[in-house]
Amino acid sequence: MPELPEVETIARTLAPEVAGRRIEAVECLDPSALRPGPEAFAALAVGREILSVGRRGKLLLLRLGFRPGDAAAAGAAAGALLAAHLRMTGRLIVLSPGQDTDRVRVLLRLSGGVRLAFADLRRFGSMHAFPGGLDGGICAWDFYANLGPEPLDMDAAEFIARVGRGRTMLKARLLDQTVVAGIGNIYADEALFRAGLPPHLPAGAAPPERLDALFHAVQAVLRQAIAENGSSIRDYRDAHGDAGAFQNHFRAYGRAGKPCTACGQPMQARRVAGRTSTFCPLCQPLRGV
DNA sequence: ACGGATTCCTGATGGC
DNA sequence: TGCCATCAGGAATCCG
Repeated sequence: MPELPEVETIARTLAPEVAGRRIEAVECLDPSALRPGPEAFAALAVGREILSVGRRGKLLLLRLGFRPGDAAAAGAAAGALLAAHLRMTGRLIVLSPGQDTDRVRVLLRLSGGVRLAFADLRRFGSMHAFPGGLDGGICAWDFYANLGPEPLDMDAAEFIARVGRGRTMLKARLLDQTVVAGIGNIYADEALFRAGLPPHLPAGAAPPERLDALFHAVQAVLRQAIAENGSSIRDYRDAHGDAGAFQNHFRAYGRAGKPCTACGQPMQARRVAGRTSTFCPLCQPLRGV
């Protein structure tokens, strides 16, 4: 599922394909994919040029504007922003000429004959359009406005202050997008394993030096995953349709019952914060942290 | 203010 | 082989 490293990879592979291209048409095959709705979405998107591609947390952002001198820009607010949340199975794929793909919910037709497909098997994802730039209408979206800081832009002190508080379980803090933006089930499990902390430890009970280790584990895991173009369990692909490789480095996620890569004892699964969480009871002990 | 359950959705998987 | 239950999960929403 696309978390921070996957969305970052999509942004990097998408940018050279779509930046500088004009959105000529929005073909909506599934109205529920577009917020606030297909007509409003198209009104903000069509005619504008994609200026740049970015990411915030798990959101993929397309910044739009008019080309200088474009007649359509006269009297219209120039900026707009598209945000895609891919949830579990969403994909943004640049289709090669003649290429088709499954489960397309929205097709953006760009200048130069480029087609950008939003495909999404389980239809949990969505694409949102807002007037203005990053300081514009998107700030009225609670989910965006309440996003916590980027884990790769934080320092240890801020991470410890935000994550290491309360009686909430540590993993719930990592998954809470208002605490830190971009971490999902995979990277939460991987970071906790590397830091030697159990997912169900009350966040406030973790000593600062252990939280410091967790901070560095989070950053290391995210950086390595980005370097490997993300994790492809089943559905994730980059903008070219290529799989990532970080799934080959999993030491916790999805390894319940398998031997711990550090001590050889069987990994345990347990439900924490509503998600399956895999950890090693010996290497991630609840007591004596 | 917290955890938990439920909803959304489809495909893979396992038991019988 | 076929059928049914279960599981996968990000975030909104409701409930205790």
